[in-house]
Amino acid sequence: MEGHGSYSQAYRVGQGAGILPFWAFAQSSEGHTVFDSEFERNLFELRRTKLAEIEKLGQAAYPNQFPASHTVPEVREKWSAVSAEELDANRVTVAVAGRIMAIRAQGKAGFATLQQGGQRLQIYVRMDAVGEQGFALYKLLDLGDHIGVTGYLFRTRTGELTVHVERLTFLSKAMLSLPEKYHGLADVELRYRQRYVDLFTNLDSREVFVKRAKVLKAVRQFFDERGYLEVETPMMQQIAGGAAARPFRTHHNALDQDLFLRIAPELYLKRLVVGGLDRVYEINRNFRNEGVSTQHNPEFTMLEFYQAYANYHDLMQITEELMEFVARAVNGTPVTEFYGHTIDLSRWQRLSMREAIRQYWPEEAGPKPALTAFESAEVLRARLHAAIGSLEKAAGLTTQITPERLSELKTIREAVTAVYYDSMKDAPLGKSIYNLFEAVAEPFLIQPTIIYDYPVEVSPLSKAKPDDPAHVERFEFFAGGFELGNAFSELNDPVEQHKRFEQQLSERDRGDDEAHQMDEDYVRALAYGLPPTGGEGIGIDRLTMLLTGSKSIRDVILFPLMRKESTSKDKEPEIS
RNA sequence: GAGCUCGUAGCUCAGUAGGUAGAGCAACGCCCUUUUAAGGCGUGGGUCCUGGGUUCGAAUCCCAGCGAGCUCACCA
Repeated sequence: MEGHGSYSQAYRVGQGAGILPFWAFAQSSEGHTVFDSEFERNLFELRRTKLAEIEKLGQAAYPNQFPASHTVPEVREKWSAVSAEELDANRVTVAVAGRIMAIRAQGKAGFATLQQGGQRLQIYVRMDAVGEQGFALYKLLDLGDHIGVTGYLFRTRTGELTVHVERLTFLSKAMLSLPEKYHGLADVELRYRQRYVDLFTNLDSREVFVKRAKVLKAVRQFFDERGYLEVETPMMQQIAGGAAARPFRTHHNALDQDLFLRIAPELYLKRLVVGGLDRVYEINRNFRNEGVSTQHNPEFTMLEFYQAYANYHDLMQITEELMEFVARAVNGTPVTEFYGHTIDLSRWQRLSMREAIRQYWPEEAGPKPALTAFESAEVLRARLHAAIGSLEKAAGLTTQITPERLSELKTIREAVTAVYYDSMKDAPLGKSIYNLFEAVAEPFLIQPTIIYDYPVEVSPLSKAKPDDPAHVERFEFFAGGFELGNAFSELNDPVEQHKRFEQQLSERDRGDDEAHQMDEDYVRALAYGLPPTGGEGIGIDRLTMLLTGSKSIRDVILFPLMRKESTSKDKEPEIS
């Protein structure tokens, strides 16, 4: 199996490798160890001698299994409502395993709390019940150890459901000390880098990822029930298409060929619709070589789905149904709390992009653009110029404006100014409109909103509106102030598609390195005939953020990308 | 890429007229057979992120670097 390769790799001691063989931990002098301190080194040594003592008691240091009768959550579910009297009358024996998260010894007895599956169960160990050997083992246990216990359920004086242990089985030792038990692991950086610690010390964090799994499951259920086929398309592509973004580059040695990590699966999924897979969806990673922020991780999970014979009106309907369905599956309600906002994913508003600009136009920017302003670059530019002036004037009236609003206005003014200057540099009108929308409206789209009818210039893969060639049948939808997804009636005219790609190439020449590349094979696929098709992409990470009340995308990604951790040893001269 | 803030014991945090560091948890020893942020007595643990500088003296002031968070830019 392929696994062997990575196994030996993980156990090689290499420069800068964070993974070390077990025996390296024992090296107490300098050299490569994961310990920065005497404290951890000493603790590790101490725990090793404890492990040896545990073995002397007849227990395996690293046994291979424990036959539990119940999980901790199962015990809690089954007996949390059962009274002390009933438990005494009908004695229930259970075997459960878990990690010790609290331990309190009291002479010849003691309590400990086992954690498993995100839930906790108290155990009570007394010498006269487990014997001297058993109690000797108990005294060798540390916070973080895994143990299995067999015993009967009872309730303590304070009424807590507890296992009265009759047999104690050692399962695995924590060789390092756990975070502070009351606050847990609070350091954000450590929580991301050492997610394994975060997950068992901060149960809220665990809950986020449980919900994330529910999001994925609900999405699959939704599409499976509607006759979609789940597919997987290439993540290494010769042309990184389907979106506007800078790709990561890589290289295949045997083929001596440069490849891109995909920025979207879109063009492959539509090839599948050409191939007769009328309804397909894919959930997988996209990679974009862009900045990192609370809303952007270089690799992120995207859902894309395509449906033949559907247009963007159908997709709006599906989107609203899907969002409500997923929210209910994850939280039991379409309502989610997101940083002071109550967001109801069963209630959507729909606005055209031009309406949205007018509706969210800040009053400090003067009169909102007339609908006709969106038809002429010159007229729009003049309106922008005036708006910038008004915004500057408003910024001067600091006494009449709250600091928050002032800061918002500053952001808006800077964005509008950027749109204005881009327009001076002959940016296409549609691009200005789109950027203007992002400047004045997007951050304020807290409640679920569909924004439809996008300018053709920013939508190289979408189909034009039959009665309005300047706009395409495309929408994006928003909640919590950020974009969740993007959908459109797919352009299926190969001649038109070829022309759009060429327009993108000229945008590239104008300096836009995120403009789309030419994909001749995709055009050929269209030439075989793509039925009228609607397609949509939804950011799973952002949806999860919304449904878990997480403000940073890193809180919903198990191992977000971090800069390489440098230790003092790394600073010594390197070979390069 | 820019601005702001932060980096002190394994963890959570104190610590400025600049005088070579403290608490709680965790650890170690002893006591305690219904505790639950158990308790009591005692002990150990720190290149104060790194490197320079100012100073008789730097965790503290200055500069540079590294890492992180937030905001912005880019984007989804």
